[in-house]
Amino acid sequence: MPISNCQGDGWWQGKIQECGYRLTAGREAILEVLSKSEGHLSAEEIYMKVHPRCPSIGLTSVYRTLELLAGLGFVFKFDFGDKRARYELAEGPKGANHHHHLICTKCNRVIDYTDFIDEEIELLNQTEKGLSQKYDFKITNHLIQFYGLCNACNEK
Amino acid sequence: MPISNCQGDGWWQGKIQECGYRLTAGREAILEVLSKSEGHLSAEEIYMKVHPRCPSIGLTSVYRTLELLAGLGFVFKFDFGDKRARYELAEGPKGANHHHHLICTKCNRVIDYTDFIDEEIELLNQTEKGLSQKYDFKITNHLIQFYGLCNACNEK
DNA sequence: CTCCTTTTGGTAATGGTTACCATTATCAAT
DNA sequence: ATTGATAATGGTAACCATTACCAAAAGGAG
Repeated sequence: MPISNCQGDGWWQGKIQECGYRLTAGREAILEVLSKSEGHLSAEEIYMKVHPRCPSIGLTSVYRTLELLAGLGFVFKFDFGDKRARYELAEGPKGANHHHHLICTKCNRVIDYTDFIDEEIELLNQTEKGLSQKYDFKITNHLIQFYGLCNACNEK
Repeated sequence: MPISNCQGDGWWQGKIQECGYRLTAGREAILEVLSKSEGHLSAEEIYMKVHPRCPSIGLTSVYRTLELLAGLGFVFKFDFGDKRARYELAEGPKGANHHHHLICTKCNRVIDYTDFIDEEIELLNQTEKGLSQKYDFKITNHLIQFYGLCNACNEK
């Protein structure tokens, strides 16, 4: 029973417009690319993928849109140690997709994992609560990453 | 009973040389600056602080040394969202000083905290063990950061 | 249609970091 | 000491992802 995604493709339309921004062709194309690609895309990779659908778009607009979406919390911006920023959609319409990263410091390979996520989130929530109070700091986000050597790099 | 630190200032000498590297004046000066400054220094800030003691040193050598030290695990390299990398000594001779960061996304202020560190480390160790096995990944390091608004920025 | 604001694309600039290379320092063996 | 091989250094130029800038285009309100 393949659940068609036809009408759901634009779940972000409302979100964007609620915030007082316009849902332009470029922005929609970028969101679509993000939602259909497995994460970790750089700005230029996104630009390349968006271009066929939206040939008039410029790299500048890609950066601008990504910054906008990151500011709204729709997109996370990561630094995996190669020089370019990496972007991924925060989560799908169901709120799923939450994961953390294993990063190889030799080859920059990135592995997503969802194991242990529940325990991590549980602890993080407690920690956030405590830190918020003690330091009068409004926490909106967190970052957890593990660094090391992937199996390929470790064998050398 | 002030414990003199005179002989301890060079606790890293052995470490560096054990790894087959020379303890040059520049490297020592950089390590000294790092150990005497409260963390979060950029390469250029380190360069400025090292310069009086070691006027001949070049910015290139600062970058080179920091990369070397980071590779050896003596120094952590962070990205706090301003464009420059930030460096801090991994830990003092006692192994103390371990902390995580609260980062304000408006003004880039960074707060170190050590609260909850024990629980975090406990969980992280478990997680690391599990992930190492499942993904055949040799974990050497981790990064935890919380993002949000500091009290000053939150009031606006 | 007209006014005003938002959004856009192209180009030039920015700036932290790195590549490069000739020079110098260091250590071991003679 | 002298040599020779290797490690380390400093200055400069290049790199390159990202941003600033600006004039043009698109969209909505009246």
